[in-house]
Amino acid sequence: MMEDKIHKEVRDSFYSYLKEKHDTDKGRRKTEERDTILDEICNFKGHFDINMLQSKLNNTRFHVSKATLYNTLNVLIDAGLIVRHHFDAGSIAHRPHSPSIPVMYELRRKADTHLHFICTQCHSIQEVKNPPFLKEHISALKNRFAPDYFSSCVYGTCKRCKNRVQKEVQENNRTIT
Amino acid sequence: MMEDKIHKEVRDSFYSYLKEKHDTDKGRRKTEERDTILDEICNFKGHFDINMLQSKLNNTRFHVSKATLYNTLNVLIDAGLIVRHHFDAGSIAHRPHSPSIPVMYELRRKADTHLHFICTQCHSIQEVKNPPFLKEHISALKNRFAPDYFSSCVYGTCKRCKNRVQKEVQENNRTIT
DNA sequence: TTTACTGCAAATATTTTGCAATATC
DNA sequence: GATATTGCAAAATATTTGCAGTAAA
Repeated sequence: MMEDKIHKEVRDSFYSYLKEKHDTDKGRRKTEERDTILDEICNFKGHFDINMLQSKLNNTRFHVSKATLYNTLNVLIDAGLIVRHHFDAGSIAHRPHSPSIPVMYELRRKADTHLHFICTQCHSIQEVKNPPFLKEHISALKNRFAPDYFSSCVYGTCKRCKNRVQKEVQENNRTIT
Repeated sequence: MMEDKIHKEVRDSFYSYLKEKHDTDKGRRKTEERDTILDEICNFKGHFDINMLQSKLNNTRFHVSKATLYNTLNVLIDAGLIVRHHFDAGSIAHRPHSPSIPVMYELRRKADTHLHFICTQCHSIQEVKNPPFLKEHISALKNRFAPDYFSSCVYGTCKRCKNRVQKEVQENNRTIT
């Protein structure tokens, strides 16, 4: 129910954007691809990367190319509907040809409400409600800057990984003594 | 003066890290490359990317390869001495083969003190002092997560770009009427 | 003397771009 | 009918990796 409301609002917002762009700039067009992509994006509960998006689309509906996906994601960012996050993978972690966690996207409506806790061990991401003072602090700077959206990451070790490491240390001590 | 003090503290901190790693893990080594790289990093006032670092090194001292640079930067992150930032370039900005602003690094000591304001028009980065309660808020979550460092970005339009756009609109209106 | 580090070049992954065909306005 | 969008493949970029030589412990 609630989800559908957000869904509708997002779609409406996209259409207003298209209309506005049409009047001012050189115009953006409404296509079935863009509609479908935005629909699927709304169905994600949390963050998603471009591959998750593509496989979701290809499973349920028609094929969309990577080029179109990249293009559409940029259009949606321009429309202020989604946000791009570059989460870092930490230091010398398991790195199979990639330095960082794949670039992630998120519905802006959702992103506005939280910060991210990223575990540098297992790369899990926890959402943490915004600190109450954050909004005021950001809007207090309006004379220097017109803030739009944000992406905040706190890096550290999640509870599970911390426990795991502790256990491993204990195991080692046991075998030594 | 003040700078030299930080410089010294950072170097000492690196040496303690090397020592500790030597005792526990398989050991990290102190090399002239790493020493020199850390020195040059301390000389940056703000953020830097890998190319800035390399040219600075090559100008003043000996040649260091990219492979070594990448390796050393990861070691320094593991040591908790520097932080990696992935600033985003915004939507469909000027994109000459790159989606985002080159990955930037910063001395952790400095990074701990501020958030970043990134202009999605001109990609300038302004530093903004941490909100007063940020630290407390983060450490209040210690039972869920062991926080280590953070990277926070607020995106929007900087004053200069806002003014520029306004001016352009006015110019347009003038030519029309 | 062991093995971590360096540098080069090759491999990999991600994103952008050029172009022809198509669809939207 | 003009031109924005799509999809494919090719190009560009950034980072990692394999390996041989070197140097720190």
